[in-house]
Amino acid sequence: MRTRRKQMNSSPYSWVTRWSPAGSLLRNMPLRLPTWTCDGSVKSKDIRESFLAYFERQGHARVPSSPLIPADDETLLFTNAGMVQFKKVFVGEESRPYTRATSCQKCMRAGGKHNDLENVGRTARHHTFFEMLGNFSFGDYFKEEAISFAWELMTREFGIPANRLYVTVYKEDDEARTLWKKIAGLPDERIVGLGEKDNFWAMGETGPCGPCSEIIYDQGEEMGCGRPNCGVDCDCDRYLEVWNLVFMQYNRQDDGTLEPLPRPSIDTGMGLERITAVLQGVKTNYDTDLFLGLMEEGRRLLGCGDSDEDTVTLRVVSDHARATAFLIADGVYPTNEGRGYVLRRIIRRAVRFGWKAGAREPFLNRLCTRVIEEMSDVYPELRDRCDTIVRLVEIEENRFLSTIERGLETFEEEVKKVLSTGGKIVPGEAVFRLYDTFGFPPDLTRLMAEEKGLSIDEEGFQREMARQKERARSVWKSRTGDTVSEGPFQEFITKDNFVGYTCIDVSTQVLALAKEGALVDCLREGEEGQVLLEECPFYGESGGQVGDTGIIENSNMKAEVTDAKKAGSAVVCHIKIVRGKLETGDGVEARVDEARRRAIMRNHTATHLLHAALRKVLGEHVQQAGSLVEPERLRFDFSHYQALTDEELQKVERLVRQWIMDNRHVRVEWMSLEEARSKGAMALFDEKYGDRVRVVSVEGVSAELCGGTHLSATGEAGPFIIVAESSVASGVRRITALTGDGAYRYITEKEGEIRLLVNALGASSSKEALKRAENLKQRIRRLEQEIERLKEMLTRGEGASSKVSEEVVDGIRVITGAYEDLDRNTLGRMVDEFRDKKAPAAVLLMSSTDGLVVTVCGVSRDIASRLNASELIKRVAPVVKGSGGGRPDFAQGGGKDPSGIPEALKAFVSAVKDFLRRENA
RNA sequence: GGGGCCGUAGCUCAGUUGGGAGAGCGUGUGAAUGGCAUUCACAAGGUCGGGGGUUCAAGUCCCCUCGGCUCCA
Repeated sequence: MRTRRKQMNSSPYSWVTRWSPAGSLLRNMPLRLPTWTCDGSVKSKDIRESFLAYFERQGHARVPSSPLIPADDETLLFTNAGMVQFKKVFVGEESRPYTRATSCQKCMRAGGKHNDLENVGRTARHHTFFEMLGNFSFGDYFKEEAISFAWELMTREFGIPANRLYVTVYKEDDEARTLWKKIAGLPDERIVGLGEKDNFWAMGETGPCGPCSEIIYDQGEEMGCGRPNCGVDCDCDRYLEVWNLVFMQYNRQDDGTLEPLPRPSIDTGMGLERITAVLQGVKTNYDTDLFLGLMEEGRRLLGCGDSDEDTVTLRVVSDHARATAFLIADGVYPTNEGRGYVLRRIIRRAVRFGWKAGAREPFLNRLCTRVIEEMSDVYPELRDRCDTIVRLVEIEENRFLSTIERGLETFEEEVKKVLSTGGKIVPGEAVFRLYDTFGFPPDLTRLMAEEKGLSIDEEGFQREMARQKERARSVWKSRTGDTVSEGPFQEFITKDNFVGYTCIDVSTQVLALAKEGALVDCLREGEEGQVLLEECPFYGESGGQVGDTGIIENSNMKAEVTDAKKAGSAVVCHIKIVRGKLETGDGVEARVDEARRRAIMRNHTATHLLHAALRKVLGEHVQQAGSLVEPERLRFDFSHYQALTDEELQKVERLVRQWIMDNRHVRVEWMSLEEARSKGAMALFDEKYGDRVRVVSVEGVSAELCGGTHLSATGEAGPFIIVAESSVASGVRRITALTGDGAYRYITEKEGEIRLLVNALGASSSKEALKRAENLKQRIRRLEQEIERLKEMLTRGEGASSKVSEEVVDGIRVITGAYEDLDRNTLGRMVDEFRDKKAPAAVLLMSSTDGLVVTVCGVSRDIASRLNASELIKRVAPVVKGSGGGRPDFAQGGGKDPSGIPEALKAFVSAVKDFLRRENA
């Protein structure tokens, strides 16, 4: 046995003497009293180091933390435990040069049943990001040593008094119970047996598993819930699970039976944050030195105090700043799906808490800076990605701050609606709308609703969500509905018949024909259907590249190939017979439309160049998110967090052009997936690839897994022009570009347009045209102002008043007038003029223009309560076959019969009389 | 690919059932103070993203389109 058995130290107050002098990195620590009587005497840094150093001394290899994104593991969103990087070693699929290892692993838990994002910050110990200390044995030592190491580290290295410790074991694991008694000398009542739920660990439904044993630290009665049945398995804060030892000893079979593993293994995990809290004698993880600096910075940035609410806020933003910085450092960017979406939600939750505390500007980026400063020594990747982290977080924060402002209003409206009807639940449709339209995550909506004493209708939300999915899916179906169904060709399409990489013109045979989803023997003139050739030169649509078109013919017939699609491993052509008839077994000549194919090839190779240029100019985070390669144009969607600037676009365009002018060689090779990976070939994550993959590489520029057709050298692409850059979804940009003929046509077209513009402006050059346009704009503006002034003069002039007639009714001047070709605004100003000068007055002015009538009516304010302009105009307008309305003091209307104007003016006078009479009566 | 929201002065935005395009900041001019900060007054600045339709009348309602945001795929 490699373990040195040491005597347990009975005195809890001799921290220093308990350190083994050799190799302990803590031996240079200043002399101090035990940590649980003296706050903060031990730094988390020292605890991390002493753990790793201890196991190194016990013959363990110190293995660096793996990234937060698990390599080659699609089942896992994030690395969530120390054993993740050793998974394959445990099951024997991978071997390492060591059989025992120790690590401090970056971990991420944000979701799932054990760690709801919502809990983080509200409890003493939930985190999204945390560090997991662990030791591992791969078929080397087993239970006895694992327990010995753990006990020695806890009691001697860390100096935790034994009487504060409990352990739990799986209730049927007598071996562990006996070992704990023997090694730690623990009495029976301090070893608690628990059931499968708590103390039996499994990787999945099947595979390695085994009992586990947890070391519990008793924080003391005052931390407990006080319930009489409070014990080690209680959920309260008194009994803290500090260290979990997993004894991997079985392999669960498909039928559920447990088969002993030939080489039992050990996997342990101890949260650094927890053990630090214990050793620093503080109540929560947030009071440890891992968080104090962040909490302080948060307090400063947000102006928080000591209230419970503020404390939660500080914990949330501190925790989330750590998660954010580490996630971005490992290459996760805020997007709207998968890992990126988790990151986005974390950032948004932090911003939302900060917002509540009064922050209206980015602050999380500053907190991240603090994380980088504090943790870079241990995790240098933070320093390497420092700029990216700070910049990305700021962008995302700003984006969400403006989202909050917009969404908040909608939310308040909904709450008001709910409260006014006496309800307690925010309807699912409202929650969905906030999410769908404003990107307001539903968990935030729930949080905000709870603050108002409301809950949200989760089911209703899910229902709306399902409907949205259904909508998208049904469209998807109907769109793919016209692709060839494999059905009729089922038995033929197992073999790859595509020969079009090298040939675009072959003599071959018809294997099968189909029409309207069923096999047929023959297609006649005028009929449309599908044909499967023995050798097919037509490229079947895939990887974003559209299908080829062309001709299939022999001496008896001719058919147009309108499209080609993949069906199974083969390519099926859609054809229309233009002459004769085609039968199964016929020998035919199949010829691809070469010009079109060449255009497609230019665009496809250019797409690869564009992809590479984007990565070079914008950064490695640029990833293909979709692609369309047609003869006319290429469209490329990629992940990027903001619109490209003109300079960036120019840089990208210039780079691609340069590579084209270099006339670089394009090579196509078949190799194994591993080989391709090792050569750094870019592949799409969710795409399925076979054993042998096709790699298209442009000399010195890029290598991509791709099945498409390409040029043999970049020079053939011709001119390259980016014609559009736009957004597809948050975090995804789209570039549309042209090459070859398309680009030439584009340039020619634009030049033609410019010439036309220059001519239309009577200029001799585009520069002069620009100047002329500017001058014209200014001149038009000046002329418009001049016209306005003239109209103004008209309204005051003699010409205006000479045309009106005036009559006094009940002391009120009733003024009417008719004009020609005066617009609404001018009439309006004239009405103003009259009613102010002649008050008390009621004014009606009409003008006929192009067979239409414009009417404006005004009543001076002093009598607006007696005469309603809107009512008056409603009486008058029908006389000119129109209608109208407006405010009591000012109204406008119109009609279609100018001949009725004199009549209408009279009607106005009698309407005024009528209203006044009615008032008197 | 499909759905939702937004686009109004240089900037941030308001604009009620369709009825005369607004506020704050910024800019310019004038006044007050010995000067500056400042305060007050006045002014300039608008294809209401673009096009079409309904209407006597559209920033407002409908359709198309461009741009941005967002969700689903």
